[in-house]
Amino acid sequence: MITPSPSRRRGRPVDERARAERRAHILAAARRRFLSSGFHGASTADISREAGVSVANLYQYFASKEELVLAMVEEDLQSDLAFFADLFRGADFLACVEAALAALAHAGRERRELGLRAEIFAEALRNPRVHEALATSQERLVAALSERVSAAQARGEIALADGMTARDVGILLFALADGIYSAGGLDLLDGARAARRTRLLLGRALAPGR
Amino acid sequence: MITPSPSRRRGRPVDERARAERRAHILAAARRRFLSSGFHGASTADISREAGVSVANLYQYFASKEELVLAMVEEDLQSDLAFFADLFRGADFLACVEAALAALAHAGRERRELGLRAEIFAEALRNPRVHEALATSQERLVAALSERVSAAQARGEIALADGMTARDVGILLFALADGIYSAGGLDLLDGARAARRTRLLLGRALAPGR
DNA sequence: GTCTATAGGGGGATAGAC
DNA sequence: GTCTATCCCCCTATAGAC
Repeated sequence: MITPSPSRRRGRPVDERARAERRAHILAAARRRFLSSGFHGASTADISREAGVSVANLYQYFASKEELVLAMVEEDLQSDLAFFADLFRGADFLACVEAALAALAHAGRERRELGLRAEIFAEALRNPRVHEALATSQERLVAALSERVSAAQARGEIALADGMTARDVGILLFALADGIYSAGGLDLLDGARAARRTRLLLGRALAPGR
Repeated sequence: MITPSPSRRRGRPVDERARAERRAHILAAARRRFLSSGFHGASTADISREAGVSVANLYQYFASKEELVLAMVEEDLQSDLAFFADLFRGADFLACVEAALAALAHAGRERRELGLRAEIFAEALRNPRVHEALATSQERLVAALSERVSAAQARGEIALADGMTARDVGILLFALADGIYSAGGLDLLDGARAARRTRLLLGRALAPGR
């Protein structure tokens, strides 16, 4: 913040591109370590070892461990938005919902990211900055889902009950996605089956012309 | 396990009742500390201070920190079963669902337990013993919910789509409850409104005679 | 810019006195 | 059964050499 812009600094100019790349490299290493040991279980030494740099160097790119989490929340948001954008490209809204929920349950079962998300969630409840980042992220995801609901409604594909808004359905879909993703991680449910059944239920609830 | 039964031991007999009481006392203290600092943030020193005993004494009642978590999962299961049993006493199934989801969203907003649950969940994904305890717990909750669905179906209050089982609906309700509870903690949704809208949606999906 | 070395502070768990 | 004192480990973050 106080740092002058590169052009006004003396000496060798900073290679902003190299900085961004190394930063991403360290963040990816942190993600891998947090994934297998949890946020509090992975030390800065673990992370820097994984990234192949020194601990002190890590602190040249992230002011604290907290910064790593905040950067990850932002990454997750972009990844989630892409996930939904990809799955909701099809025309059939309910088929898209089914595919999305099945993919989520499957992702939960593989636990590649589930533990990390739980860790971030828990951290959000104690750390105001993480909380704000995560709440903003969730709000944007709900908005994206609501848009898809609106579009399907405009196409006449689904109909909402009196007093239901597209946002209401978006929130419910978000909550359901969250729950199914989590339940998958505990081997509680068969993801494909859960998604198919969800579609049946939602189909009866949202299909128009009845 | 190797300890002989009290009756076969020499000297003053063990006061099993006093032991159980102190154990519960320490567990309650651990819950309070875990609640405000998280599982990894609360030290055994914090917990024993909260309970008013020494650290060494805590270890007379719990072999490790892990044992505290396992005991808490068991307590939570009993509490959750009681929660649903209490809320599903009414005759109107959909009204019961609405009340339960509203209560969950409200509980999530208050964050009295949400962080602890997230912590336990994350721990379950790394610790096999915690994982098994939590999976068993979730299975029992789903079974309890499924029973309520079956009962409502038997009364003719709701009807399932072809191929849907009561258990399918129970799982979906569980996942939805989980998601709504979590979303409440991030101030994402208005719990009462979400519950009412959920009822509208489920009402159209499950109501019979159409 | 990157490193080694270390400060400064907990952490979980236990030995042994009472 | 309960305690005080302590072991030995690891933590985040930084100072200062190169």
